[in-house]
Amino acid sequence: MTGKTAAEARRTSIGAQRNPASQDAILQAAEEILVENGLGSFSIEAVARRAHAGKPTIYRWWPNRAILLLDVYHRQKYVDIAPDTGTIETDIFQLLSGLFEFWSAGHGGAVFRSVIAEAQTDPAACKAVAAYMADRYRQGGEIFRRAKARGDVADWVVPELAMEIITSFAWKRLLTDRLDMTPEELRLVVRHLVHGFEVT
Amino acid sequence: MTGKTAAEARRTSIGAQRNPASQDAILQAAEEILVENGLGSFSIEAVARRAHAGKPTIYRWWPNRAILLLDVYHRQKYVDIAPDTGTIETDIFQLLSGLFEFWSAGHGGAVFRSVIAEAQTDPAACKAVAAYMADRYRQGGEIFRRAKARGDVADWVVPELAMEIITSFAWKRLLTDRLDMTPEELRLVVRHLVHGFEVT
DNA sequence: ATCTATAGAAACGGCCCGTTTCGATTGATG
DNA sequence: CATCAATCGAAACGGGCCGTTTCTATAGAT
Repeated sequence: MTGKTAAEARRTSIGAQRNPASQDAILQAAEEILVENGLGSFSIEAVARRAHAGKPTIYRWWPNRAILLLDVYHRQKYVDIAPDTGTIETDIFQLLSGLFEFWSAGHGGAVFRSVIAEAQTDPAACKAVAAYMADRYRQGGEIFRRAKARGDVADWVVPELAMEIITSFAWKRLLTDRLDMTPEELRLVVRHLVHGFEVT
Repeated sequence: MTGKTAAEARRTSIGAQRNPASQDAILQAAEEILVENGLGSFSIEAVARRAHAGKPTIYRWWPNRAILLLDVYHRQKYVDIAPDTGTIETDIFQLLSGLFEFWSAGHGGAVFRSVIAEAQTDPAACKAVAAYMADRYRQGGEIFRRAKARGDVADWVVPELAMEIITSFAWKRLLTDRLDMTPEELRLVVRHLVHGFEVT
């Protein structure tokens, strides 16, 4: 027992097994760097410094930047992707509203932006993101399956594709730094999505 | 006159003015690197080597990576963003189809992906991309203004917003490397966009 | 003829890459 | 209880790119 605080104390091996304290410190340091200084300042060296960890420790468990980024992102716990409010329109409003709030209020937005950017460099990360999104569409498609059962949504609508269209808009707003939408603006977007453009 | 070919010949100053040959060589080298090896291999040093240019020459005219990338992108000439086929549905189909073709067949896709990724690191580049897109929406909104005049599109539809929703889908497909769509799949997407999800 | 801004080459200190080496730690094994 | 094995953080490696500075050569403008 030294006089150092927990943050200053040097972590060491706990035997021939992974040290959860190091794992946490590394992931948290990585998240902090992303949120405070962005992907530009994100490097394994910087994470190691901030976490008081050795570079080999990081490389041992996260073979590259992209995997570390994905791990940071998956720690962010996310809002309900399939709210059930009774109407398709308010379901989608709730979904987008929650997503925008999650991205702008907390750390989720900064982290996810970084993941998407990294995916443009790393093909494996790109596939991982695409697979993750496909899973999201499957989950969120529940909104449309319920709505179909109620008779509120047309038969030919493909739940997963509709979800992709909806979240695509959210992506673009995130990537162009335009998450600040009023409820009225967001309602207008939802109207375009739900009613389409045609005169009915 | 040396025995060297044009590619090998060393360019030099043409006086106290910018040398267009150097400018072209640099932009072309930058594009080639992006297309062949991706943003990961894109560095000022690499561009300078490939273009047989001095780094100071690059830094003099393009203060940073992002500006050079944007310049490369703007050289790519783009498809018609506002086709006029007579119906809103085929207009949008044409637009998306042309965009996907432009992105996957030529160099446009690889370059634009890189620009978007860079924008996640560089706030100035992010604003530039957002402004560029806003301009695109204004141009492409013409599709909806024409359709409104024909009475094919509802009054409450905001042309720019509708365009943003449409191109958002294209962005997501580009960024997740899923540009390979059959005409049938694309038609289905367009139907979701135009008709919306609701039963009519 | 002189001035001036350009061109490319080379080298600078600094940072990060991914890897290797090292001594210390501690659970698992026999 | 002694040994083994895998982990930990620290430090250092050669290599690459950063953005800048210094250099010589070039050729239009004055």
